[in-house]
Amino acid sequence: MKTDTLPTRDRLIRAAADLFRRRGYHGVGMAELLEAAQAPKGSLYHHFPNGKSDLALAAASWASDGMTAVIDASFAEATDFPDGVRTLCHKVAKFFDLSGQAEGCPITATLLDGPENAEFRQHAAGLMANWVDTTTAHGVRLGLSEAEARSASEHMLLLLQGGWTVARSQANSDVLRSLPDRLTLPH
Amino acid sequence: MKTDTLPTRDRLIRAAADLFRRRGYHGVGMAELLEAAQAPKGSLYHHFPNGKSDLALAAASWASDGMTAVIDASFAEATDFPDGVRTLCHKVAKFFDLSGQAEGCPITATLLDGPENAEFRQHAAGLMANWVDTTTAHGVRLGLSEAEARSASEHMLLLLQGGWTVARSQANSDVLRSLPDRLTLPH
DNA sequence: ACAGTTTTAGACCGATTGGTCTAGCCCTGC
DNA sequence: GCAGGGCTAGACCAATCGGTCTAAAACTGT
Repeated sequence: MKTDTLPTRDRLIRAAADLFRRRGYHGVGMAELLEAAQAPKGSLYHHFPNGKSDLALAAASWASDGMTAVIDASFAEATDFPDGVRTLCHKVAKFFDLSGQAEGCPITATLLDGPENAEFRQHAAGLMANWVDTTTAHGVRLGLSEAEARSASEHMLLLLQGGWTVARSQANSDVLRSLPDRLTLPH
Repeated sequence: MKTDTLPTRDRLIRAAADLFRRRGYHGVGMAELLEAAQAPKGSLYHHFPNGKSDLALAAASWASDGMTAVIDASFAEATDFPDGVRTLCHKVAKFFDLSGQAEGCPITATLLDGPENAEFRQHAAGLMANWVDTTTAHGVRLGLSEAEARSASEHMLLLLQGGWTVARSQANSDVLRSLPDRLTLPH
């Protein structure tokens, strides 16, 4: 799926993030994953001794960082909080379209579909908390009170979570673009 | 998982709905499923000639009907729309707790995690549209305009979708109970 | 040039996957 | 009481699952 000039470890993470996001943890087999990453089995178990589960944790973290970067980029150019929300939702919608209307939330698809495992669950919760914290910080920077900013951030990310799901079922990104209008935005 | 006085077909559907909802389509194997339903393999392929996928479609429809019934029950006793939303979210939260904080949205866990299949996707979209229609009807009955009711219903179900996901990652139903406060409710 | 480490390569493994198929049980209507 | 369908029972299957392991290639510092 990507430039094969990248080190094997990174190719594995990227391929895993992409595939898990589309089909979920259990929906992706090692053969398919290694084929996509253009890597042999030995490399995977060298870089990720615990195999699939290690890789899933790493892939979720990597994808989550990507999302955090998109949040930062959206709010960096924003004049106020609602403006940032608008930009973010449209960016997410665009990525969704580029993926062929297949990708859901990178965290939940990878980790919550996985083994009924406390570690996975907590990792997912931690990453999602990061998103809230990041967004809240932007809200505060743009003049909101801490409480206002946190509440609005939580509300937006809940909608985004739902939006990803609904968009996937409809194979249509319109829901995602409609999200900003549904929020009563503090500014 | 349930009274074994039920006909085999129903036991299969119930077991499938429960398991898929917890671990997703690919996360559940036939052996486990048959064990839970206390049914032999032959019965499954008699009642559902296409096997797992047929069963998943039936299970999702059954679970979706259950949810529709909960929606109806919540709004039936409601004096206005916001009241119905409140009741519904609390009921969902209670079910979530009873399931051991494990169950997500019955539709998406069963169908969107499944094979990258147009039939599954469309079935999921159809069932979710039913929820919106049902809720919208209650809104209109309680005095809202069609447009108001539909918009509010969509917003609530998006939050519910997100709430299910977040609640699962946190193993805590508080998010679900907080949803009514996040909606700016028409009444 | 050589030794030592890191990374690649893929044959191989037992377990489990979803699915097929043949027998026969069981319940119905006669 | 017996004939015929609906349903159950589970042995059986090829394919795939995630994972282990040995051997050598590739890169490192000296």
